[in-house]
Amino acid sequence: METEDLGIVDGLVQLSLLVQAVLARVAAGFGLSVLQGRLLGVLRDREPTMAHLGRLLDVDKSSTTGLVDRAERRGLVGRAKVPEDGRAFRVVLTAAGRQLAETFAAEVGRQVTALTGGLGDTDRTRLSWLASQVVQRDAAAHGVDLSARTTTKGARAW
Amino acid sequence: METEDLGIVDGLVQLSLLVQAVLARVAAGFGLSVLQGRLLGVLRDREPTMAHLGRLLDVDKSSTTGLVDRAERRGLVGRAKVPEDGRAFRVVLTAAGRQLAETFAAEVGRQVTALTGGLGDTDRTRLSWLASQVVQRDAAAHGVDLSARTTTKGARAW
DNA sequence: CAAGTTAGTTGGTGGCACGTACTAAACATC
DNA sequence: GATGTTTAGTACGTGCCACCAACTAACTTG
Repeated sequence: METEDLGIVDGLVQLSLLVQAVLARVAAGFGLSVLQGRLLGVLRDREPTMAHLGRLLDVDKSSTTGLVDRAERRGLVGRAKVPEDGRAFRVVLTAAGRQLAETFAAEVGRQVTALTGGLGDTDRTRLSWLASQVVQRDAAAHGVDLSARTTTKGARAW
Repeated sequence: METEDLGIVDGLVQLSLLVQAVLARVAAGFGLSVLQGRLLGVLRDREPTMAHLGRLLDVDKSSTTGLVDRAERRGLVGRAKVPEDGRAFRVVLTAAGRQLAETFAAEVGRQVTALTGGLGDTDRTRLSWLASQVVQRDAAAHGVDLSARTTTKGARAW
């Protein structure tokens, strides 16, 4: 296959569009939006408050309300009172939500992996490492709290 | 810096989110949405019909109408009659649209490049090549028409 | 010419971003 | 312990976008 190097900018932009398109397609298959899918993904190993959730997904406070509202209406998540603070909630997966979250994540895994199907193992490993490198350097530079996970290993920051 | 390999799935997903966040931030700085930014990017070297534009951006027919409507209202694009077909239009950049398109693209270039600022030249080159590889293999597999560009080199498929 | 296809628009519903304004709980300080 | 400030979350409005179904007009084909 004759390939052209798109350059770092177009290469990354187009790759991101490709991945997002996969996410959108898979999510739509489950009747979800991309953001709702990310919500489920994030909640697999966390029970954040609304504010913390907003930071994790990088969405506005008021958007978080709407997002959780819609997910709650579908029976995927619930709002749990937190005893130490009468204002705050913890957003938690329901049983149905957890089920859907795992199924969805598995399918995303399959399809994203399939994207790299044309690469050899060495190249795929390299790509994985490079992507991780970029993501984590940015996180370190612009400060992301990876804290407040209930599990300490296998960070799924989605 | 101690980094963890996120794996190919989380690595690619998070990288795509990072790139999209940059696009959104830059676009917002110009009062644009991501899609409007992509519209301008695509139109830099093409004058597609509505249907072709929809394929390029991977959006619905009806969404294309709205997108072009809003851009036209802002004076960024125009609809030009095509003599061979009384139904079709070509979507073309106005002077203001072209100006904004170039400025926007330059800023995206800067900021996306900055994302890879922590990588050495070798790694950045590798990442660029790998991303191109994935994108083009997918395009070949799922069929994208790279035709109908007015320029034959330097494909900017955005 | 009649029938079918293609280009594009319209309208409705749901989802999301963003900003402003708002309530209520927590905190801080004297 | 009443006061003022900060913080958590909601409500509301506008604009943008996805998706679908229905529609008009123009092109194509038998």
